[in-house]
Amino acid sequence: MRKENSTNTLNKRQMEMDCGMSYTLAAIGGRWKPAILWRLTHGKLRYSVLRDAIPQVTERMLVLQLRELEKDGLIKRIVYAEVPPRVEYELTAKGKSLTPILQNLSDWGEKNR
Amino acid sequence: MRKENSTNTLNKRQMEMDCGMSYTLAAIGGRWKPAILWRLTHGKLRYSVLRDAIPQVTERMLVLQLRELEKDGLIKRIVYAEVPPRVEYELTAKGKSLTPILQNLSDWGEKNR
DNA sequence: CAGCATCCAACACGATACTG
DNA sequence: CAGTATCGTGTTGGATGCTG
Repeated sequence: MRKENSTNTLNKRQMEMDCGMSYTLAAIGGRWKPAILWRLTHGKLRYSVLRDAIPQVTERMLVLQLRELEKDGLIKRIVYAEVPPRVEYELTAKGKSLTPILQNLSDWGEKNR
Repeated sequence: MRKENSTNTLNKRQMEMDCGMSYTLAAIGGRWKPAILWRLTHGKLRYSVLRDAIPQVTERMLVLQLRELEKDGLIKRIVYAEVPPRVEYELTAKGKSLTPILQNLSDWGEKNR
C-alpha cells in the first residue's frame, strides 16, 4: 500500500461517492440478495415459498442472507406463534425504496449482456 | 441443494430479473470498480493519475480490476507508443451508460447509511 | 416448518518484491 | 511509467446432516 499524501486532495465528493456506493453494494451485493429482494417486491412471503421460489439456493445461504438483509433493515421477519411454526418475510420501507434501483440494475443487465 | 421440481414454474420474468441483476452486479461489483468507474466519468485518465486518485488500492488490485472492466467492455485501454510508456483509460459508451446507475447507488447509500 | 451446526473448497484480496 | 510474480490470509459459499 502506498503512503497517503496529505497534499493529495482527493476531494470530498469522490469519497462520498465511493462510500455511498460501497454501502449500497454491500447491502444488495450478496449472492442471493437480489433474488430475495425481488421475490419480496410483490408482498410478504413465507419462508418455504421463498425457498421454493429460488431453487438454486441452499437453505444455509438463504437463511444467512435473510439474516443480513434483516440486520441491514431491508426486510422484516415476522414469526407467528403457531404450531407448526410459520415465518414470513416482508420488505421494510427502506427495502422498498430499493425497488427502482434493482429494476435499473436488471434493465441495464438485460440490455447489455 | 434441493432437487429442482419441474412443476415449479419459477416464471420467466423472475429469472430475467435475477439474471440481469447478476450480470450488472458482476460488472460493477468488484471491490474497486465503482471507484475506478467514478473517477473516469469526467474523462480519460492516465494510469498513474488513477492510481494516485485511489490511494487505498494496491497496484495489483487496480490492474486486475482494470483488466476486468476492459474485458467487460466498460473501459478502453489506450497505449501510446512512447518512451516512457503512457497508458490511458477511458469509459466506453457502455461504461458511460452506467453513470446514472452509479449515481443512484451512491445517492441511496448516502441517504440510508 | 423453519431452521442450525460442522466441515471444507474456491476465490477475492492484500503485502511485498521485482521488471520491460 | 506501468505494470508482473509470488505468497499468504480471510471471507464466501457449498454439501451434508441434525433439531426445536
